[in-house]
Amino acid sequence: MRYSFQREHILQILRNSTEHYSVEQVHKELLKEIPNVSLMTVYRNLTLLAKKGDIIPLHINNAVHYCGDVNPHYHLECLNCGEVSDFYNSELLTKNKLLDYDDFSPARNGILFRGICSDCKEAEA
Amino acid sequence: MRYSFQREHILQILRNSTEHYSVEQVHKELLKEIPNVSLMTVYRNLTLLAKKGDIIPLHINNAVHYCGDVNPHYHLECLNCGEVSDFYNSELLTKNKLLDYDDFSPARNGILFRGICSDCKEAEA
DNA sequence: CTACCAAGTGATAATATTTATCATTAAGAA
DNA sequence: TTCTTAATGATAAATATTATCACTTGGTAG
Repeated sequence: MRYSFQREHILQILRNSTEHYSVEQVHKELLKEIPNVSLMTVYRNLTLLAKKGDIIPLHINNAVHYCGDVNPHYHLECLNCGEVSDFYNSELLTKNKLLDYDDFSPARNGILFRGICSDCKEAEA
Repeated sequence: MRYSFQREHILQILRNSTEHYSVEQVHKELLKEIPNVSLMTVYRNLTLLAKKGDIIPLHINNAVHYCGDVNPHYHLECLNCGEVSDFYNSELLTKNKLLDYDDFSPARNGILFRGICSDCKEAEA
């Protein structure tokens, strides 16, 4: 894989944010730094970076979002407001091996919890 | 909500299978029982049934798949072969409340594990 | 039993997301 | 500097989903 100015910027955008941008959103951010950059280039590089393991793809409501943090953690998706947030829990991380009983090995960041986030629970109460 | 012949059949298709059909696949199955049934009707009813809680939507690679089993369980998605399977594990189910420490309440069937399934692990070994 | 109303359907079109193609550009090694 | 090939950007196509609306049908009120 060859160096690419565009790819480098895409990676930095995801690393410098705690958001989980969609492809369109990454493109929008990238346009601020590289005018005229193609949406195709964003798709291509996000796919490549995900394959390399530099970013984590999240399939949210029929659109891929990407996480720039590859440290061990999981994801929470709120079914009410749609927010996706990072979830660090060492207790769960160690108990992760529960799954090996069933001979299934979850990917390092491959667990997604779908439910109701704290903000939405407060709003309802 | 009013009774609908089409909706009833859609629900039965999902209940009578352990597969996690895509919308197209449900439509294909439904056509065997109701010729000329519209794909739109399948979309509409799957969305309705999911909202009612009678089926569980799974977002796999930018397409929704549905699970007809609403008993407490989770899902495993193989990143290698694409298979999605049900995962029953009472130990994990009870430890589920781990998440409440972070004020996030996962939905009853809202945990998805992405990783490598046993079949694919064997094939590699 | 019949008439009526609203939910549901199916045909069609529109939108959204992603992938494919290919001529041109540019990374980086010879 | 030249050459090879990865990467880009413009465009078109494919895939998945949603919107619209005239028509049909479930089911209730008269």
